Amino acid sequence: MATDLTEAPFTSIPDVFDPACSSRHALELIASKWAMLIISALEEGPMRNAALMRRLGDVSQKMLTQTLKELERNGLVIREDKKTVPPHVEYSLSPVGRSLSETLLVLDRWAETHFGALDAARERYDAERGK
Amino acid sequence: MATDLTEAPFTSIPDVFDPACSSRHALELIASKWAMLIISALEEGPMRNAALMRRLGDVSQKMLTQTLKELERNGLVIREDKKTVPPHVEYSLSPVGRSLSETLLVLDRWAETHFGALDAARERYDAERGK
DNA sequence: TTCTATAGTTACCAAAAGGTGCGTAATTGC
DNA sequence: GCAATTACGCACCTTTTGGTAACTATAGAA
Repeated sequence: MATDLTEAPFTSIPDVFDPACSSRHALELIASKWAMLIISALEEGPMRNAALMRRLGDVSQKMLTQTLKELERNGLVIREDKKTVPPHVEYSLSPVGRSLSETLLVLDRWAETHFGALDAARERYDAERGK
Repeated sequence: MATDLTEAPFTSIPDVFDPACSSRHALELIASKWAMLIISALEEGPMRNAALMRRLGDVSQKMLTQTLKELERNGLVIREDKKTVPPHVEYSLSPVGRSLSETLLVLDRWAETHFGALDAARERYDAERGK
């Protein structure tokens, strides 16, 4: 019997360009300002809610909680609730999360290195076309 | 006269965690599903509008144009209009864009490598707590 | 007794991202 | 003359993201 070429092969090579591939969902999860910054921040060590808020500078409580929950759900972040009163909750990177943070730090450094070029290009662009 | 410590120093070290720092804006620009995929795709060589749509799989014409314009505005992508009819427009990476694509490809490979772990963690998480 | 501290949750609202469909220009092939 | 082609722009609508403010629990300090 002939191979059915109309269907995807049983095992296919993961491809972020394939909208149906699960790796695409993984990419979408981290393609977010807050997710990137949180993971980068946690690379410096475990942190509590208030410390993360201070580190990120302008995140709202809501977005922080929301993003942390998604990262925990996907196994990138570990949440440890010490179950005390007042509450004491610590967030840290899982091993998978740590494997990601290395790359994200490279991205951070890219931004810190090249933002000047972007600023200049933007100014030139806006000056030429009608502001 | 004493140094005014209430204001940022004249030249400060760029920091993506500082909401006021321009490098933070640079990070936000690329912290987007479409921006990431477009830059990764263009790493394979210059492409026309239709080719990019095919490569990204499920991007709408509107989002593709919109994102390309922002990337061009910030100097990451070069747009070459051959001014023919029917139109022929080619998009390619600028040198700065190419310096970014290297890191983004590492991110793509991370997603393609670890998506299984994320899937498993998500399933576990959803199984434990109320679905 | 009342106030403070911590890490949330919820409801409500505003803004941004994103999708769909329609219109457009002018040359080439039929 | 007519249709197809290509890379959009624009208007309208829905969905997602994000912000604000009010509320929760309870030990310990004042």
